[in-house]
Amino acid sequence: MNLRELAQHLGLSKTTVSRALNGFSEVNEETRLRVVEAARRFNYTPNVSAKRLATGETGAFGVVLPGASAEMADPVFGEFLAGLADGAGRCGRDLYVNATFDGEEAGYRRLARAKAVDVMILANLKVDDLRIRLLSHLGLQTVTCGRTAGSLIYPHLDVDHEDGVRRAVELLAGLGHRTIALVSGPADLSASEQRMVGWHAALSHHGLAAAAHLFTAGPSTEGHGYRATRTLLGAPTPPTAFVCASMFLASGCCRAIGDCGLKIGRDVSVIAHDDGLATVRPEAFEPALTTTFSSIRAAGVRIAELAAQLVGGADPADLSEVWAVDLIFRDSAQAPPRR
Amino acid sequence: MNLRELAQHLGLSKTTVSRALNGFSEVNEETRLRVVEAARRFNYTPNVSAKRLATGETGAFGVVLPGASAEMADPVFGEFLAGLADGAGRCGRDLYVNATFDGEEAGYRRLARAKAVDVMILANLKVDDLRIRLLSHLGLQTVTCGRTAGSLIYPHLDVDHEDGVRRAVELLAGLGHRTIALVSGPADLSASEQRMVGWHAALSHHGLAAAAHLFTAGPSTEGHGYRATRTLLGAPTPPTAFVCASMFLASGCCRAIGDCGLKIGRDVSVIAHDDGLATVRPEAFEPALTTTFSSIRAAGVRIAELAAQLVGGADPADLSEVWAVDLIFRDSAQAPPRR
DNA sequence: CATATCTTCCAAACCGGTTCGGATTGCTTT
DNA sequence: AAAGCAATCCGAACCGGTTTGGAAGATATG
Repeated sequence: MNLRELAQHLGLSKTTVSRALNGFSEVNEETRLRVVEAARRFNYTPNVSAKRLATGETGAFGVVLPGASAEMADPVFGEFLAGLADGAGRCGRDLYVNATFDGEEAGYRRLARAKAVDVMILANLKVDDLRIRLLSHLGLQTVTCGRTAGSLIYPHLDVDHEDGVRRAVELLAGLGHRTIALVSGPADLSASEQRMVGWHAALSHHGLAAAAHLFTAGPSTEGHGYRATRTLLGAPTPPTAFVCASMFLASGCCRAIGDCGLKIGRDVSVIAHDDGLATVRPEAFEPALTTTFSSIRAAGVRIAELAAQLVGGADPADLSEVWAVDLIFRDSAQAPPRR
Repeated sequence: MNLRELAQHLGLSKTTVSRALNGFSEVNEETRLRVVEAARRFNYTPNVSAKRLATGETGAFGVVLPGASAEMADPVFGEFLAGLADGAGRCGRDLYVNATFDGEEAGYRRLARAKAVDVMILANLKVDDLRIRLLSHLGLQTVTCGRTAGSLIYPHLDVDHEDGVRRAVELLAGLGHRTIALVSGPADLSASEQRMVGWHAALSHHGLAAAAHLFTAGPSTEGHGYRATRTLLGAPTPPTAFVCASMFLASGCCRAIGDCGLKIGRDVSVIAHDDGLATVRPEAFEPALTTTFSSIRAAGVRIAELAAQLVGGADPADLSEVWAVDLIFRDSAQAPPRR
């Protein structure tokens, strides 16, 4: 059932039917109801390809997966993508996922030339992310998850990782900890840099040293969290508290602490950032983990909404948000042992 | 730059240019080279929307994410999706990801009516999966990752989980284990059923009992692996060997074994199924895990290829594959302790 | 009553490709 | 020389929507 057939059935023109369905004002209310009713009855859905060609809008948001990278194996990214798809669905859009064997840049160029998407979504922003410049050069509208220091203005949603770590460190310092380590994710990520800034700021605010050996960066995995923590605990002056950038790092961190014969809470404190994944819940830890929390899925949903507004002609300068994190007290952060 | 402009530049008709670029025989070789060269020089890429409208093919494969589910938080699914997108890219297709707040079925119906995709991809097949019937009823071509017992013929790629578990159990039985537990994923999954069949078959082949309390099913997470293993080890006759359906279950299983004061390999043996995720590698375990291996990413790539062949008119009956798993010996499976 | 305005609808053009049905040219056949 | 044929190319129709620029009739205004 296409538009022409539907119009014939109704004894109307394609024009009127199209306008009735798209909510234009210049069609009689009675007629509109007839049209809408008939569309429902005949199970009519506009052909997306035709709609796209006619409007120039594709109705899709694009995501490029870097081919070789293990990004998709990162459940946080997966959850973000789910949120994105969810939010896109609510706005009547879809997600166009393009994984390129020939490099991420080629993927963007191809999507741009083929006019395959309305907006590109960028996640896991690097400290100085070249992709932003590339996309703006290609004339592709972009919304990012995360932000960089650069001068370009682009719609983005970011979680305030700097403040999250700052508050975590201040909580620990307030409890009496003097040696506080930061177990962070990949060093080239903008979020990691933000965390380091927050860590430095909170430490210096309390007159504590931000010794270089107390900061580690690496993949956001259980394995790296374990190794980093083992190394840190083996140092001459081991930290009494750990701030972990993700629940996976925290898993490894906790395992390492246990393997060293220490007890979390009593001997060593841990605060982790929780992205709200259903599979790794802070309450399931023993003891339950104190966390900074921000739902990455909700961020994905919201970014899709921002992208839809961008397509709708909203001013890009108005489409940025920075979300505060929640600091949730549980049992893994306690006063350090007397010595 | 569109087709008309390109044709004008070349002094040719749209028809000829289109045919030259699409490799039709009725265009002079010399002309074709001129056209291809010009297309490259002017950076011409056909508008996907127009192409789709004209051909009726959408150039995209569809994936529907069940809205409420935590499927995307499952890194295995994420890696599968990455493989899918990768394979689709190689075939010049893209992935259309639709997450629906109003239920998975509504998502399929919408994509079908809007003719938004050429082929639907289904993963995580249930034992009796209603989606297959729905899609065939909607007239949507489908390729699945996994297979069910039903009578419908549909192109699929499946990993031979039954044989994987059978060989794992036979290895353990051959080493002398008499009590072998199966720590499996969600019970409603077809793969889980296959595993149970393999477990039963191998046990009975060795004259061993497949006691009901030695089989557990649940979410494929570290947490569930831990809890299940704790329960199993607390039983009157605890197993001396565990077969885990995923690396995450195995992580929890190993942690539980350690927490019970047992040593993997010496006291208890473990074999896990490894989907080849970069973040949880069997070599990183202590001791290194013996595994059955099959790359889920490669499966995704291949499924995209099968989907492309299906669009190309291949006979659905010829498009099914079952992949054997590799059994890789490491250190976590040893003879049981003397008693 | 003539004119202006509003409401409601439509025919036709357009988006950018693909493809059907010739048309033209040059080369073999008979 | 006429007919047959292959190689090349083109005009126009088509895919299924949206949108422009009226047109017809009803209502308001002077």
